[in-house]
Amino acid sequence: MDEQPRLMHSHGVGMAGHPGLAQHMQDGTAGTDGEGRKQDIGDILQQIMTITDQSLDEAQARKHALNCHRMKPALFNVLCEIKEKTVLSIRGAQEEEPPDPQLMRLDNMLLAEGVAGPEKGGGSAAAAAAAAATGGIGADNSAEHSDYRAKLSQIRQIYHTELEKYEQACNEFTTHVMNLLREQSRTRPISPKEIERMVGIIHRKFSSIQMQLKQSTCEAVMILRSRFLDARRKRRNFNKQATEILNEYFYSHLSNPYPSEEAKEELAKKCAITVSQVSNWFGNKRIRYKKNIGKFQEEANMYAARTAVNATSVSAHGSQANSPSTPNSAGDCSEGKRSLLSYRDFATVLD
DNA sequence: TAGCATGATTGACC
DNA sequence: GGTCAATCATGCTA
Repeated sequence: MDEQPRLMHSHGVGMAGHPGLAQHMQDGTAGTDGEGRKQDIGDILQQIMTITDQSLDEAQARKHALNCHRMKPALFNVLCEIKEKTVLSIRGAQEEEPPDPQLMRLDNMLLAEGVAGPEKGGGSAAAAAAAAATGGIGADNSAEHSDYRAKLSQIRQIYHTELEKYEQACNEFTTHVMNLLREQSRTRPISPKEIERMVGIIHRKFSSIQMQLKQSTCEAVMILRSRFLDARRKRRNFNKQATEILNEYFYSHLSNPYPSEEAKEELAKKCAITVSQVSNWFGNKRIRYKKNIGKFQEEANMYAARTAVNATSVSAHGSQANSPSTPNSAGDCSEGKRSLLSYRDFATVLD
């Protein structure tokens, strides 16, 4: 069809003034009678238009008849040209699309959580980050931690299985459509560009399905993560030894139970808890002691006695009773902090 | 299971 | 930013 349009353009004859067909007909291959030719073309077009309404057998027979029709090469050329023009007109509309920001976000998140990309410890980094965010130290949380990793691993596995399925389905469907198009190209004009475009459409469709999968996976990870965080937020009583250490400090510094930052750090280390937990504990203890001194009296006496014994034994060794890490030692009430000693005194009186 | 104990959170205050 | 005070939520125990 390279030269046909140019050759027949000025004649203005043929199907809808199409030069290719006119050329073909003028070559003498399309009969001699103009009305008869028109009738022929009309018949062929009608058959093509209605071929899909017929049964498979009828359609096959019709296809064969059309393939053998004397007008077929001419019609084929014409349709090829129309197709070419159509493709040219729509080509601009489907240029390379920019990467979808939503998809990029999902990909980044799945990568960060260790779901997509190479396996990197089943998201232990995320679990550790979650632990750090809540101030936990992970002492007896290893079970939860491994549970988190196991569940994340499950999500990862499901994600990859589904992704593989989609990719396989996409490839199969693409191959199927390409075969169909190749088959159809025998009866209708289908250019390689059109096949390429069709493949692009299929891939875009499957990409949107993949995006849904990614979205669902992200949601699952978020839910898992929030559950993990919630679980860690659960209150756990400190162990007995930790409470002992904290109480010891509290009652030995009852006149000024405000540990310095260094003291808090040391206590946190000793008790295997965080500094903020130490602060919480002291905050709660001060208030509760102040509110109900009577109730704490026995406890106070016990720790006071214990401290006295310690002090005696320490002084026997020529040292001071106060811990070196307790700058706010007893009797130092000059920082504007209220002394709880007075509360104890009141309680003693009330007792 | 109710009631108490206790760690954590939150908002106000300095 | 640290603390207080109130409150919540959960653990523990009788």
